[in-house]
Amino acid sequence: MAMQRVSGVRLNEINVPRLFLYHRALTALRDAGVNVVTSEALAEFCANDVTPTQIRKDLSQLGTWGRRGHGYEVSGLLEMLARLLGLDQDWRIAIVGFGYLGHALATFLSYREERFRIAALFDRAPDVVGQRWKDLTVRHVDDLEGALREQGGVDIAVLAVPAKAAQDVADRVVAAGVGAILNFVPVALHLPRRVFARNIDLAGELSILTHHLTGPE
Amino acid sequence: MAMQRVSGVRLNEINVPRLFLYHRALTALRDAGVNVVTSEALAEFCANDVTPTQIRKDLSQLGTWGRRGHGYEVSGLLEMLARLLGLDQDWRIAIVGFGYLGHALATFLSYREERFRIAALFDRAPDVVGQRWKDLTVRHVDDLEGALREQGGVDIAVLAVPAKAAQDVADRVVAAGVGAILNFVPVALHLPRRVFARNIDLAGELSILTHHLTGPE
DNA sequence: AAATGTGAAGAGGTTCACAGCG
DNA sequence: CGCTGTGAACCTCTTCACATTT
Repeated sequence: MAMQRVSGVRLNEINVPRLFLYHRALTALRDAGVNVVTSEALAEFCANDVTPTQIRKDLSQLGTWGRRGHGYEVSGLLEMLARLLGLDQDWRIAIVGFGYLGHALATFLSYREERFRIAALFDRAPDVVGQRWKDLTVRHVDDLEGALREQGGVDIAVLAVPAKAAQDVADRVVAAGVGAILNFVPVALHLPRRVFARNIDLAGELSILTHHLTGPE
Repeated sequence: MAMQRVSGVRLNEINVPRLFLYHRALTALRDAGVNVVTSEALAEFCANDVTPTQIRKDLSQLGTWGRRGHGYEVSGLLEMLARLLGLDQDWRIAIVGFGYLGHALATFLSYREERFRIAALFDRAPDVVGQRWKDLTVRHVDDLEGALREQGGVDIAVLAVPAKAAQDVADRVVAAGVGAILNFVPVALHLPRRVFARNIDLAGELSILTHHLTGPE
């Protein structure tokens, strides 16, 4: 009988991205009509240097989801990972800074129907505030607290504002009760411990590439 | 006498992002008129959980750049890091997929003057091809090889196209001689070993946040 | 027979504690 | 004395090899 664990698993943190890879691969496999998959086949499908052993190790930390001599049932594993990653529920997202990047993220996230709901848009520029996007209107950043309160708050804030505005905006979304931040601004945000943040540093990513291109000289 | 190493340092890979953080912090310090900085002060400035010990360890791998009892000379360290990361030279970048995301990246990169030159733009949509952006014209993806050849090629390709087009585009930029790829498309690209790639997975990043928000249940 | 689950070994990166130098 | 540079201990994640189960 399968051991259905997965309650409050405090994962190794570092392999959460990998679990998401598995989730994506399994989704594709399910849509292709595959019912059972081995760790070897799944690793092949994930490509990016994932090994069968690693998959088994990762999954075994979450309980017993495979059948020896057989493989993993796609649907059950998928459901478990979705619950673990929080992808089985809707999340309300506010995008602060509705320039090209903010716009791109809004479009991208609403396009890929993945339970991420754009719930509020903010900017500071006069010609952007008031703009409509789908059924939303871009509000002024100065109204952030009020606008969020009057519509029930959001779970996640995406920051795509100029560097000098970032800490102020961060403080305010935190005060408004946001639980997590996806930060595209290349500054080190000071946040209370309870707020979880991921930083995406585009210039940093490029410089990793240029470092490699520079090569061994 | 300072040991001026830094030739073909094959770094630990994993700490390249951290070296870039140092570079950014040192740039800010230099602009603020600071000449000398200790590992402790630099760590404070970098925030993000960087420790003084880690900074010293990282830097010592690159030679002797500090003075005991004194600290590190900002300008010398900055110059060394810039050279190491390849930030002391210009890089030509092609953006493939000129939707909101491609547009955002072009704007972002050209705005922050960091030696990244947008050298070519590609798309497939009829209403985007032919569009002008600064002194560039968006070319059709089908002309990719020719367009790149006729203007000397590029060093880095940024992929911001639909998932199903990604592998094809990747194959073609590689054939056109690109040395590195910044990939925003959530697919596992198959690339020759000589091409270095970084993947930025926006949905993946968000799911890390939602995992944390789901918390210990 | 086939493929998972896992203790043990290994590798890699971080932290410690202090020696070394200016 | 102050701060860097660094071997050693430590810790965490990965890989191996094989016992285990269907």
